[in-house]
Amino acid sequence: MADRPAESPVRLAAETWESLFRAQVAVMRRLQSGPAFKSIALNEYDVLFTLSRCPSGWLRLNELNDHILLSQSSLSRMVERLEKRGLVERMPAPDDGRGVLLKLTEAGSELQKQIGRIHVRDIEALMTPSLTAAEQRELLRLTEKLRGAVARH
Amino acid sequence: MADRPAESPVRLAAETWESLFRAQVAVMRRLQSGPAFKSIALNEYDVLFTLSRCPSGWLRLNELNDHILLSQSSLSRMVERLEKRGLVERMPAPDDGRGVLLKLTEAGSELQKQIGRIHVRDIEALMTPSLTAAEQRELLRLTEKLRGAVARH
DNA sequence: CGGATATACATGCATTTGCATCTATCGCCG
DNA sequence: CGGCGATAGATGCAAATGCATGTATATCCG
Repeated sequence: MADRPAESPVRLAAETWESLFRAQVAVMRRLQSGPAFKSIALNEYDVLFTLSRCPSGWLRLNELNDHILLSQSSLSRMVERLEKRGLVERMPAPDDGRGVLLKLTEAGSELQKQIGRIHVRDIEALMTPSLTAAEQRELLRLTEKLRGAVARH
Repeated sequence: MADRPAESPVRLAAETWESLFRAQVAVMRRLQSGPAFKSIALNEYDVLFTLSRCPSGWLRLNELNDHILLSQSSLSRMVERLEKRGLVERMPAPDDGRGVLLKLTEAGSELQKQIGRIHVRDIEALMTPSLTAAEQRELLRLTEKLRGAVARH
């Protein structure tokens, strides 16, 4: 793309992060503007999606919060709204009196699947023409590694 | 990381995007919580940063909007706030009566550099232990390619 | 040229967000 | 056991956000 001379670790790290960030912004913009997200915001879908992937069906609010880029209070209120819309169900955690467990309702699961199908196709339409399968696998590997390392304090 | 069987292109694309997205969230969380972003939000810093990288010094509002994950109206107001704080300067575009040009003020440039120094060190502290230099270069290449392909309609 | 359509940015308004703080429960340690 | 700091989540409130729309300018096309 550009001629890039030997760089300091600091500069390389900064450029890598910036590129990752901008790529995320570019893709996100496209996805958000698609028809899939008229009835529900992407953040909200993300909650439904995360819940759908949860083996037990139930997820703690604070665990959910780790996945979502929202403050604790904002997530609390967002879940409140989703509950009002009948998409998720709350229940006090049995083993922790402070905690709240979340689960998709039938309607929430339905909506997640419906949006999910479109969403996944939108993603594929963006990724496949942009990167080869091998490149995607490598990008997947690198971002998993990065996330793992960053998450692990 | 996990055993991953041969996957359909759709599934691969979806997993790659999800991983990219979650990695971005994980890194972003860490960066936002750092001490560098007490005086200014990350989005706001991003504006200052983008302006600082602009060769002519002046940038159109709509071009800026392409880089930032914000609606047009929100950006408009954010710039208004930055102007009130004395960090950026506005000027009507000479060649387009509808447009507005933006530039960092001296104070804005100062602040950008000051935050930037800390920010860049924070980034390095996250990236370098997570990925080798070669991996970072590859991640940089892949995200640039992705962004390029997505941006180009 | 002139009217129609598109683009750039601003603004009113309802919704969403985050910070600070509050309440309740948990876990630890004397 | 009992007190105390830590953690989970809720809430008041000011600020930020996005949608719809408004205004002005630009561009296209007959």
